[in-house]
Amino acid sequence: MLDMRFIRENADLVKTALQKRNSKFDLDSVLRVDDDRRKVLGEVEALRARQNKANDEISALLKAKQDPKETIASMKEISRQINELEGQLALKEADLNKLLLTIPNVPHESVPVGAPDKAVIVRNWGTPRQFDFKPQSHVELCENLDIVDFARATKISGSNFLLFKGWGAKLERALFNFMLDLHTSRHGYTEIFPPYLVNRKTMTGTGQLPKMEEDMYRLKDEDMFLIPTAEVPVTNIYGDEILNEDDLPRYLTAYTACFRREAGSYGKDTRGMMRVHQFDKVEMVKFVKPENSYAELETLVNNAETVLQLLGLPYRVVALSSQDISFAAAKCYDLEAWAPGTDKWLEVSSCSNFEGFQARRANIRFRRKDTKKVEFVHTLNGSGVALARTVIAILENYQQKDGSIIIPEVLRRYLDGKETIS
RNA sequence: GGAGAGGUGGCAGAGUGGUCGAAUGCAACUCACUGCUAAUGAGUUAUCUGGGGAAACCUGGAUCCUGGGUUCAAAUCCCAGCCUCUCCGCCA
Repeated sequence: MLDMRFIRENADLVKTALQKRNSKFDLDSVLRVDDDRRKVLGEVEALRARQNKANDEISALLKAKQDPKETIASMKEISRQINELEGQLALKEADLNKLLLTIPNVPHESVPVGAPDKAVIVRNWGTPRQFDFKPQSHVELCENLDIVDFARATKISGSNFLLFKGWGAKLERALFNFMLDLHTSRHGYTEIFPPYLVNRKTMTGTGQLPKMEEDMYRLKDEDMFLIPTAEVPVTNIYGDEILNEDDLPRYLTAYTACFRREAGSYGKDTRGMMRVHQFDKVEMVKFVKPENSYAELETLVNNAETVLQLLGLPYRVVALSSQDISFAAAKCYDLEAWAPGTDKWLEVSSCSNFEGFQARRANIRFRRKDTKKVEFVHTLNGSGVALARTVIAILENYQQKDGSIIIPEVLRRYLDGKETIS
């Protein structure tokens, strides 16, 4: 969320940001509620000051063995007023907070302004392979190789679930092991294995709530949610904490399953494994000092790119436009891997800088060494990378004419040295 | 799931209605003393928020798990929730 004071002092800037996002959010209503709130707060505080003073007087009288009856009587009315005003104040604060939680982040000045088609392709890596046969889609490949059982996944869970089988299951496991090993041994990340169920506060901290409640799986008997990404538990690890300046930057990586209802996306990517309710992902999360966060975003993207490069998958890096970046993000790059069988670029990673937006919600701060002042950290995260779609890219890129798959070299040591799946 | 105990500052721990943002100890920092270290002495050290000031700083309000309640007044009393610990039950 944005700082109310910042909004108050930079109302025009925030309004421009909302326009860039094509948001219809009415900022003036926030400013009004804030004004009201501050007025009442001032009154409450003045009355409280009187009350505190009277308390001292009563204490002094008692100590002097005098009767404080009169002072007590005179404070009854003040007390009643305080009570009433505090009730009003609580309502206004609740209103304001509710509104603040629904204001999206301000896009960074480098973000292309406009609709999703204003996204900028920053760079390409690799050359799409030329086939001397018609490449199959991953769905055909999976069925023929018997490595994903779509029908039985639907039987036991429902549509858009996956059941990996045999070498398919092993490939999945090989991939996230490879990615975790890469990030921990070469990129300086510490591995985390977090809970998959989190509470409401945690979901609010990273910005999924209150806006996205419909998109998440929620328990019936407890106010808990299945995580849609490891970003949620991992970013909140330092919630309500003050870190030392020396603790920064801090890099964490985690493999988790990710759960998404994908409500409202019926009809989109229904076939195969493009859009499923449960998928595996290795996530990278960074906690950094504000002055470094944009440089850190670039290395974060590079870390994700390394995964695709080592897998030998052609991809492109896309800087998303102001209407396409997520609610909490100030800037976001997507990595899209080429899938020749499906004939599409697939989003396999999303790397974002949230600046202080999540840190303010989750209350993640650090103390400057020289000034001893406490500040919000900047948080970033990026997929490194999302699995189901990466599996699609691997299968479709590495397929042979006979329908077998050559296993990328970096994965072979995780697959008993196997070279092909056939 | 049942029974009991408890949640106070960076940590430990006192405080059962008013002089308590909170004793004391530890840790950290500053200064003094001292070849160095250690020891000793003096001092400083929570967070949020409003106002004044160029700034050091001065000043109002809030915060003793969270939310309600009682009261002129709550860390302290009452209720609910969350969490932790001990014992019992269940369990991979």
